[in-house]
Amino acid sequence: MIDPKILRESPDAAREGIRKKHIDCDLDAALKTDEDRRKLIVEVESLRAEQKLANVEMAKLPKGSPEFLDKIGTMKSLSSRIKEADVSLKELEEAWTERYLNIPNLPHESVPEGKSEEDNVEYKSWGDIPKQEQYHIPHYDFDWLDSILDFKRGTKVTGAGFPFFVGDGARLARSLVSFFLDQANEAGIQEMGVPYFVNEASAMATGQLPDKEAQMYHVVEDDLYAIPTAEVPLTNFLRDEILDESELPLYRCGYSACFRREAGSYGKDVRGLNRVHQFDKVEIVKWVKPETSYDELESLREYSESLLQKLGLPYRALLMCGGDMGFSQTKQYDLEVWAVGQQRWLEVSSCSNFESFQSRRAKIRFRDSETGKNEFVHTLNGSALAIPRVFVAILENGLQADGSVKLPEVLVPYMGKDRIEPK
RNA sequence: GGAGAGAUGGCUGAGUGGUCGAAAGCAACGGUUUGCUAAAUCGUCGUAGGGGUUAAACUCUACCGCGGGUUCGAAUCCCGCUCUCUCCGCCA
Repeated sequence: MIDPKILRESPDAAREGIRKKHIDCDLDAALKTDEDRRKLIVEVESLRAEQKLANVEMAKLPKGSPEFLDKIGTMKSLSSRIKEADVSLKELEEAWTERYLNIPNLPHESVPEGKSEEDNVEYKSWGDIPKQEQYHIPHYDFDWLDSILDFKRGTKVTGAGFPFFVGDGARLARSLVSFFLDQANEAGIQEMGVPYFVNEASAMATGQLPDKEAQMYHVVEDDLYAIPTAEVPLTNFLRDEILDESELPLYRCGYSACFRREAGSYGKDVRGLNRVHQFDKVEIVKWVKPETSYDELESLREYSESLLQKLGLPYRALLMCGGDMGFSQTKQYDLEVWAVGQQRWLEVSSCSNFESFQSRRAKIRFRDSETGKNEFVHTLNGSALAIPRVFVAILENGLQADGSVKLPEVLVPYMGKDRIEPK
């Protein structure tokens, strides 16, 4: 949620931001509701003040005295007036909340204009794109794929998009998780194990609800949501808490399985491991002081990039345009790795600044020593990294003439060998 | 899953219908005083949302786990829920 005061005081800037994000939302209706709401608050509160004052007087009167009984009569009508006003206020508050939850976060000035992914700006690229004459075999066409990934049985056991990782495949996935966590540890980012299910309040705080409800698996019986990313439990770890200024900046990372319904996806996007319903990911979350959050975003991106560099995978960093970034983000970089076999870029990381959009919903604050007031922290998060697509890039880019896959140097200690042989 | 007990401010803990936003103690912060690693003493000491102001001052309202209800009036009475603790059951 955006600071309602900012919307009230500079609606034009907000309008401009919403336009840049190409999101349909009625700001004027929200502002009107806000105005009505505040008017009614004043009314209700002054009625209550009157009631309170009368109560003090009544407390002094002897019970059952004529004055007392008389007072009860007048107070009764006041009481019912308050109740009526309360009901309309409640309705207004609900409308207000709904309207305000549907206002996106405003993009930072450095965010490029644009409607769709075609307008994203290539911010940086690294590594050599392998030449055309190499073997262009998409991983899903490897003839020995079944020995490391079993899609068929995954479909039998659960459904499409829930593959089994087998043997070297399972070990490679686990090696990547370990490698990413070890790297984070070395960088001084504390590791967390997180719950895989969260309640409604948590899903609301990080913005999955009400916006992306259809993307989450929902356990109806217990009203819990399977996490689509470790960001959700991690960010909610400090929900409703006031932090000490000296704790900031605070960095945490967590490995988790991520569950996504991916309703509406089809075609090339979902072939092989490109898009699955359950995947592993290591996620980093930062809680920082507002004035540092954009520098923190750059260092977060650089950290995630360093992982791809160590793996020797060619990638590019995209600065997302207004229309293609998320609802809650103010600025976002995506990292895409080049998959030679498919001749396409695969997104493996997304690093974002949310400013106070999440912390306002989640009520995560710190006491500012300068103002002496509680201020909202800025939150950021970034994948470091998502496993399956890195897995894909390693397979496709590492494919050798003899059909084996040469593994990145840094993974050799984890895998106990330097290549995966066809079986 | 069953039975019982409980949930009050940073903490401990009073408060069973009316000046209770809430006693008292501890902790914290500021001052004074004495001065050997501290004591005494005075004061301050929750959060949020309105109104107001250039900004303050000032002022109003809400909040005693959460949501309803009763009442002129609820921390206090009633109902539902959540969580914690103890016992029983089950279980990796």
